[in-house]
Amino acid sequence: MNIKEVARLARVSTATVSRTINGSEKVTPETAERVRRAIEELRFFPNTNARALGSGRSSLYGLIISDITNPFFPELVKSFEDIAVQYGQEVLVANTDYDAARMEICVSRMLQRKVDGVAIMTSEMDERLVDEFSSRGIPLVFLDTGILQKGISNIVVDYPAGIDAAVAHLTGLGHTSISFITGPMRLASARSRRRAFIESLERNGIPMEDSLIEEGDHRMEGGHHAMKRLLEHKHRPTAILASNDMSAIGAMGAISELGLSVPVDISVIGFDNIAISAYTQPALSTVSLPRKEIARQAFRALYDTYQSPAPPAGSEYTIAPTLIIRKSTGPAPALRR
Amino acid sequence: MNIKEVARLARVSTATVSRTINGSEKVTPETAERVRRAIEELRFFPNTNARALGSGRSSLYGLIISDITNPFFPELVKSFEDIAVQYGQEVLVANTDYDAARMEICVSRMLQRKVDGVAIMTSEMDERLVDEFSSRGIPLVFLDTGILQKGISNIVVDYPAGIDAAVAHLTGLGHTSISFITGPMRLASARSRRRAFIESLERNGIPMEDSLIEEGDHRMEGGHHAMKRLLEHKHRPTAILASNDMSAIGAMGAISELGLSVPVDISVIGFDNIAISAYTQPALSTVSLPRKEIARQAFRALYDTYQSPAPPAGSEYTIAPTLIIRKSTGPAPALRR
DNA sequence: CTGTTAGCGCGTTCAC
DNA sequence: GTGAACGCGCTAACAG
Repeated sequence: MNIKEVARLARVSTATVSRTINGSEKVTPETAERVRRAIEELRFFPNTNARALGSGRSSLYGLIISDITNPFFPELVKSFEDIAVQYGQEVLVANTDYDAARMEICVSRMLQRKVDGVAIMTSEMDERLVDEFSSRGIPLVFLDTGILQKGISNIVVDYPAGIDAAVAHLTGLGHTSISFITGPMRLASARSRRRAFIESLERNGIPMEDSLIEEGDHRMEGGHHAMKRLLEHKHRPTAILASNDMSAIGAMGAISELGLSVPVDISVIGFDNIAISAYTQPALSTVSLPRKEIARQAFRALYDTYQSPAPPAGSEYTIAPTLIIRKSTGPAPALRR
Repeated sequence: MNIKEVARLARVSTATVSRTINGSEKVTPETAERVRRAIEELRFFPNTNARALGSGRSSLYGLIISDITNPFFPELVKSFEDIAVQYGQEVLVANTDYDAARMEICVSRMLQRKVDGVAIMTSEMDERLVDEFSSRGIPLVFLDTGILQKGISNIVVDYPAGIDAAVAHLTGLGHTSISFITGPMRLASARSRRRAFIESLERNGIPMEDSLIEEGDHRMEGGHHAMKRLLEHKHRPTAILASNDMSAIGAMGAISELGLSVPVDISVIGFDNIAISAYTQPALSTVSLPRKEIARQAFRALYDTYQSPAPPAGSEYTIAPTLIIRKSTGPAPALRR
């Protein structure tokens, strides 16, 4: 089943079939209708591979994420796809599993499929791989990674603002001993969040100590372990800020396992605002990272770059996270007496 | 950049380049090495589209799911992809969002990309669409949907066994008033679970009443609402079985919102065993639906069918869920005095 | 407005 | 073992 058979049945040339499929203006409504009926009758579906080959554009955008198992990402994927579909494009999703070797595979998949652009929502990516794309003129957009070259856009999350809001909320509740559970330190985004935390402490006049910080892995398990270590310190913190919601959820588990209560004994704040955080017990206070907006900006950055005849130098968008207060934060224990 | 340039640099024909790429035996190790170096030097990546066009096989499998936002699915997607990669295949994921119109779009995407097979992990799919695939000889595998034709395989989950284990666990704890939160009734899988529940009640000698069952939507929100309705009944149930973990999590939220406690006042059991269920407060007892096994069976069904010259009639695999007891279930309140 | 035709990049016969 | 040549299904440029 191919365009030729459709052409024969509709008594036109293959070019005309192609034109009607692609919505070209220069086809008489009547012939277009005849073609459409033929397509219908034969239940014909144009071969995407042939299309891409012929036209030189795949109408495919790559989306690289690090862990599809972290609810943050499916929500991002969904938003990205929704927008892409609106623009008649498709999405190829690939996860790196936080692994450099898999990242390499992801990149080669993208290259082989001749994607029209790639959104890299994992912060780790070595320059050699970036080059593979930019040397081929493939637009790129990063989340949080500060590279700015021709054809490379960047989405910058204002971590300081988000973390500051969280810290201010806690200090306002009387907390002076605030700990932080980081993500994996090899991730730039995790390092950014950590840095924002340290700086925020300073701004709030709270002395920073290394013992305040424990490393997690952006998963529940890592948050759980980090929290356990934190609870072993002589001076138990009264509040925890986690680098993402998954870590916070793991931390809350550890807290209640030790017979302590959130928020009575310890307050917890997450980061991301994944859907499930509204349903934890207690509901998690968190800093919201708006996925829809990130997805929209990322897609537009790629789309605009690819469309424009002279690719712009690469643009930068800023995302402002916002604090969402739920039930996992409360007054510092000392104030409760 | 194409195979021709590689051929020129390696001083061979394009055919030889093609052969070495595809690991053909009949290439002298020396020439193969030369070709490989040329590929490396030019950073050449074979064009997937051209490959698929020429060879007639896309090495692509479709995976249709209903809601990527439900953690059950990402875990399934991941397992499926891992296996596919092992076999040198790729995966095209599409979600229907429980929507018939989107299902239609998913199907046409699959058809246009000329996938070598499709795993349909959504239970709803009308026969006309099934026909689009089978008339083209594309292998299909369903989860839970009992169609058995040439080239169509089926993965059957033994719901009765899983639900029975859960109900037995509850009756063993003294519960006699057990409610059920269903999934959306238009889903076959949700209906299967509901039926299994009703039959299990009978087997356990518990009278079935309509007021015992409330409909959710397989999301937290639906579980939340369903639970609220359940709590308004005069005879409050002492135990809840939910059609999936997301519903159970929503239900637990509703319970604690009303000042009740799990498992002291009400026991809750979920279904699926998504990763997060181990980290809820209290940790959720649930019936585990092994994603890895489902993914493996699904992939093998497609792969074997596609490989074999004479497609088998379609096979059937059974998956046995297992009960996992955590902290959300306890003795019925009456027994506590 | 429509038809003809030459590729797109690769796999795959065939000869050699 | 290797090369030349055709075809996969479609788009795009050019005629008409």
